[in-house]
Amino acid sequence: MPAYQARDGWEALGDPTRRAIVASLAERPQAVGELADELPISRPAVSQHLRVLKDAGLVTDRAVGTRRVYRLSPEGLGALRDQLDTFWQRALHGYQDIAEPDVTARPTQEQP
Amino acid sequence: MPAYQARDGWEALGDPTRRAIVASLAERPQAVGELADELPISRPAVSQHLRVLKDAGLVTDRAVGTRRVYRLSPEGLGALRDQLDTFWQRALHGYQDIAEPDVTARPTQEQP
DNA sequence: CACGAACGTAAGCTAGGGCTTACGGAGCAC
DNA sequence: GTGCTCCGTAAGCCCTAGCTTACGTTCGTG
Repeated sequence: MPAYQARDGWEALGDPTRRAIVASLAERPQAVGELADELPISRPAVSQHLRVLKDAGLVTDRAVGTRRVYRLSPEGLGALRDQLDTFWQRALHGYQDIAEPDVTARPTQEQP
Repeated sequence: MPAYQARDGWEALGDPTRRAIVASLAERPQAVGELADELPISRPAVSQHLRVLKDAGLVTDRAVGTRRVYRLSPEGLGALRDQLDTFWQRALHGYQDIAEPDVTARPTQEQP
């Protein structure tokens, strides 16, 4: 058994390096070595990040000769997007009944 | 200066406790003590999480007497949603889902 | 005024995530 | 076969995020 595993997509995207990997894979599918070349970390580190992303269902891999090409998974990303969209909709329309007129984000301050 | 601060929304949502807070705030705006009551952590811990969420622009706070009511920020959540949507669209339409002859540029060598 | 409720912040401890180096296996070319 | 490339995994180190406890502040109520 490896050290750990199986986190959800949110924890996977919580790491900035993994977000950089996702952003890079959004451009085009890439192999591990290619990703490592444009990142300030070693290739094994990239491999470990890709494992987390794969466990989270955000990427899929595909063997091409000795290389292993990773790409984004529309299903995984779409699931997160929908979840975030739910929160967004709730924040936008859901609060009306309890709150007051101006709902659209107002920083700190108050005076009754 | 505090210990640290100012992380983006992705890192803020990376923590499961903070996601629980966001999910709870999606139901209704709540004060710190209310959130702490339904979470397995202390009130100061909730306060620290709320600070991170606030710095990330995901929540806004509002003083009501001695209490401090937090609510979700549609703008912050919408920004993350849009960013995630971009990745999703790229993954969906950007490069062919199946049946791709040569998508992976040409790094060193190739042989199908 | 005093007292309590509600909160933010400082200090400190601990567990775990991210990184590196080292190793072993699979695939292709010769 | 040998050799090289590309990759995943194991072992280990170290730093930081998250937690608790303790304290100071603000606001409301009597």
